[in-house]
Amino acid sequence: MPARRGADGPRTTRPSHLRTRDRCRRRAKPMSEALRPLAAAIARAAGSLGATLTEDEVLAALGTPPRPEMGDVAFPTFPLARALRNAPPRIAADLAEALRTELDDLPDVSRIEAAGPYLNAHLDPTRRARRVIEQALDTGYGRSSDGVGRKAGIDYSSPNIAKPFGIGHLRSTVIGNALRRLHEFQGWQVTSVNHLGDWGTQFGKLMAAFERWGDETALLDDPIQHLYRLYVDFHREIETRPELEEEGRAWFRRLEEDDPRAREYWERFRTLSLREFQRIYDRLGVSFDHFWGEAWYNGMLEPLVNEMEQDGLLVESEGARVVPLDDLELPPCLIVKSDGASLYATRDLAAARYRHDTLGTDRFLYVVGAAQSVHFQQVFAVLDRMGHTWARGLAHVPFGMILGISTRKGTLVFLEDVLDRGRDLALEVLRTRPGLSDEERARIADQIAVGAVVFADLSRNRMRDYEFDWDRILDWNGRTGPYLQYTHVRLGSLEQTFRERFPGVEPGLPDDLSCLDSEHVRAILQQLERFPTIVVEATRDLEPSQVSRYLLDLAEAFNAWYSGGERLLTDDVAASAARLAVARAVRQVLGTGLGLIGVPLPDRM
RNA sequence: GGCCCCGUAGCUCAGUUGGAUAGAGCGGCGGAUUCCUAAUCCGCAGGCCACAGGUUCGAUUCCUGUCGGGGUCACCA
Repeated sequence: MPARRGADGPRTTRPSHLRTRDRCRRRAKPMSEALRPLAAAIARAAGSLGATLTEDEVLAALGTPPRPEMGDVAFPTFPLARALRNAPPRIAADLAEALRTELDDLPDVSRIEAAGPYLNAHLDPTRRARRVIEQALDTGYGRSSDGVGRKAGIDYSSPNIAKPFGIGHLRSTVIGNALRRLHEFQGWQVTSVNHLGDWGTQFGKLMAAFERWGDETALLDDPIQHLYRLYVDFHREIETRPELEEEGRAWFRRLEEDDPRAREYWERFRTLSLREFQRIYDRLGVSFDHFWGEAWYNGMLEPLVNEMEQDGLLVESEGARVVPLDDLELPPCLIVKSDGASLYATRDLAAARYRHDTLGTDRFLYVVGAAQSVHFQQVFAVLDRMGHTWARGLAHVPFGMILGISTRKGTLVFLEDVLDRGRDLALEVLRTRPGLSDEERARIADQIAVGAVVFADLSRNRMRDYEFDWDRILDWNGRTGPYLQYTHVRLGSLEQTFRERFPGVEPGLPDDLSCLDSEHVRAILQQLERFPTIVVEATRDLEPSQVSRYLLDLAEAFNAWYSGGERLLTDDVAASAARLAVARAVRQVLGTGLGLIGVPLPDRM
């Protein structure tokens, strides 16, 4: 029933050779490049012991010790044991010895020591602080040029015309939006496409229903509500009056034959629905380059089928025309129904080709529920069979479903209701904040609601199913969107306080950073260093939740310092400036990261 | 039945190409606010990582099987 890319549904995965991961996987990014000199030194030391290790191999093997007092970087020696015919602890000790003379050439490293089978390096706190903060303060921190010169397309959201924008449509919308921003951040030129469910027999039913019971004023007052009600009522009536079924089919036939009256209905329903969707998209901060719905491809279906026919791809089966895919252990892909009509897959084939031809994309992502995995396996396989080598650049990005929002059980939840409730809850809290105008309050409350809802969805692995829960999705305590927004706001007011306290002093990095040699700051710097790697991995795995979780880790590291530790701003200008620099770096990364996953940034809370 | 996803603390989830004592939030209990926003922070309790084998110096992680939950398997989208 979910027209094109409905929200509910199951999940599957295609054969391994077509898997998303394989298609889009890029070389795993090692840890921070700043550690390269250290890695090189370790590689040399290993070489002097008789093992051959490249710089990159070492860099990739580097990890973090479980406890901070053990050091900042760890290198496990287990893999060397066989080649060196020696026990790992022995090797670690030998490496530490061999590196003793190299320490002078590694200004960032203050100490290297063996700890059992591990070789642990301690980084010089203030040098590291300066390096990390300088990098992180740059607005482009975390950017990469991986996608420069490449084009990507993303198909996401794709709701059904004349049906409410349910909470179920949230997933595709926010995941797709985050993937879009992640790709753009990596230099890709991205085109977003909203594959609206704007065609099919359900429109015939809708028209038949409107002819019978439609109400102009109700339609204009609340279009989707009215149309949805008609649709539901129509289905209920069909139970007792089966002839309505045929009436709906007749109307759809008229639509396909370009009957003016049917056409007019379609245009109206579509326009009105789109207007409502746009309101939600605006609220979410989501946009699309193209609203190419299913109907967009109508004219391309017949030529496509003819071509497939000529190429001998189609086989007759039970009156239908199909592409057999037995060799891939997939069910045959239906192209033409026995009554001559096209299907969902037909439209997707045409769409894929059209998009590739007009956009020239190197990669195209379909952010659609996991229930449609088989469908996409089929479509991709057929395109491949048609000789379209570019089909290798297509990937389905599946996600789990939201449970407990069945239409049948009457538990359908409208996204707008969720956002409204979130806004009202936020308003309650904001009431206690002084110095805010009503407009500011309203806008901020909405940003908080959006932040809560978006983040709640993006905070878990996308494949996971989850139960819809009002309290959980709008929660602002703990690891939530509002928590991050709040942290970001406080970081901002910290800078403001600094400027008020030290008028005329530009916040910058003072020469003396010794006040940053603390456990709390060390933890923050470690988080800041992770950001570029996180961005690359989240893009590689098409998993925005990695960014979400990272931002929480970063915010928690900062809050532990801010709330539990020393006072950041004191009478000491230099020390205050040094600590503010850390805060500004965190704010910069937090802001960038929240932008990537589509969480709005209130300027006050 | 075939195939796919999932199974980690009471609940919701992390767990870095396999690595040191498996982590966090919520909930529970106990603390912190004359001071930079308490939508915050600190502490305590809570685990046969579903089960059984296998590979490995080492497995929550990889392989096989079993059990449990969800999904999917041609004329809907």
